[in-house]
Amino acid sequence: MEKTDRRILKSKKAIQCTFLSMLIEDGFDEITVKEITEIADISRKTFYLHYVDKYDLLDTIVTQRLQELEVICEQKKEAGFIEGTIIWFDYFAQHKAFFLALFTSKSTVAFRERLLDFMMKQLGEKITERDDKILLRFVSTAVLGIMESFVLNQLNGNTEEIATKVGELMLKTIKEI
Amino acid sequence: MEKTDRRILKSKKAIQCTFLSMLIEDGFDEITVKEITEIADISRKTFYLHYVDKYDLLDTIVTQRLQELEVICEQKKEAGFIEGTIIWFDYFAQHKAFFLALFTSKSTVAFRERLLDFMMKQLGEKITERDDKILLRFVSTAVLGIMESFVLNQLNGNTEEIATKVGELMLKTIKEI
DNA sequence: TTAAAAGTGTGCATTACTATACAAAATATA
DNA sequence: TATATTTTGTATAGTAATGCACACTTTTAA
Repeated sequence: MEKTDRRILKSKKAIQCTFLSMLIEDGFDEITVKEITEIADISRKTFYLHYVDKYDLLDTIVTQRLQELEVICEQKKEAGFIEGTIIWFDYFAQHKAFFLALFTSKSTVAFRERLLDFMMKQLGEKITERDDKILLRFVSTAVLGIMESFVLNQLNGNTEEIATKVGELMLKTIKEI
Repeated sequence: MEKTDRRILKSKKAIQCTFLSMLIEDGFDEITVKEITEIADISRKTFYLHYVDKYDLLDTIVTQRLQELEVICEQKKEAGFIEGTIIWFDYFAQHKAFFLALFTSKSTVAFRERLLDFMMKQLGEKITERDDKILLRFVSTAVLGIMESFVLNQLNGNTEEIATKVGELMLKTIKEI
C-alpha cells in the first residue's frame, strides 16, 4: 500500500484531537462541526472531505478504540474470565472520560449497539462450550450494564475488585447446572 | 489588506518553531533544511516556497526579533541612557539562548552587522545633540561588544548591574568636555 | 585523494485545502 | 407560534503543498 499524503494525516489528526477534547469538555451533543473546524484551524470544507458528519467522525474514533481493545484481547487470548474481565475494566478505566461522554449523550445510540456487538463477539469466542445465543446476549448485556455504571462512577470499590466480581458472576452464569 | 491563507501561516509557523528549537539545541551551523522539514513534517519543497535558504529564514526571524525590540524602545522612548540600556539588556537576557546561538555561530556575520546597524539607529535617535558618526559607531560597537560578552556569560553581576554600568559609560563617553 | 553519502535547489504534474457563497435545515428567541 | 440566528452540507474556482525526480554541490570517511 502506498503511504497517505501527509496533509490528510494532519487534517485528520487535527480534527480528531479537537473532537476528543471537545467531547470530554462539553459532551457530544454540544459539539458542532463549525466549532471543531474553528478550533482545529482548518476550513469547514476540509472536515466534509474526510467525514460525513460528527456521527461519522465519532464512529471512526469508536472503531479505533474497539480495535485497540481487540488487539489487547488478542494478546491476552488465554486469559480466564476473571483476568479477562479485569483487562476490559482497566481499559475502560483508562478511557473513562471518553466513554463517560458517550454514555451520558442522548444521541450516541449507535455507540451502545456497537459496544454490545463487540462484547458479544469477544465473549462468543470465550464461551465455546455451548452455542447459546440467549446466554450470550444475557451475559453481554449484563456486563455492558455494569460497565456503564462503572464509567458513570456509580459503583463502589476499585477497578480490580469490580472486575473480579463481574468475572465471577459471569462464570457462575455460564456454568452448566 | 486581505488575510493570509491559513496554510501559509501554518507552514511558516511549523518551519520557524522547528528552526528555533534546532538553533538553540544544535546551533545554526548544524542545521540543514532537510532536517527542518523532516521535523516540521512538511515537504522540503514547501520550505523553498517560503524561504530562499536557512540564512534567509534566520534573517526573517532576526527581523522579527529586532522589530519586537523596536516596539519596546518606542514605548520607552523617554527613558534615559541608564534605563534604556537596562531595557536592552533585559531583552537580550530574555532571549539569551537565541542570541547565544547566533553569537557562537561562524556563519552569522550578517546577524552581527544587522545588530550593529540596529544599535546605531536606536542610539542615533538618542544622541541628538551632536551629529557625530564616529562617536555613534564608537559607542555602538562598544555596547555590542559588551552585549556579546553578556550573552556568552563572560561577565559577572546581574543584568541590571551590568546594564547600569554600560549606561553610565555611554553617558561619560558622549558627554561634551 | 577518491569514492560514497548526504544535502541542495529546482521543475513538474497531481492533490488537498482554501475562501467564499448559497439554500436548506435546525436551533434559539420573542 | 412566528421570526431571527446559527449551523449544515454542497458547489466552485483558485492556491498551497505534495511526492518524486533530477543534476549539482558539499560533507564524510576510507
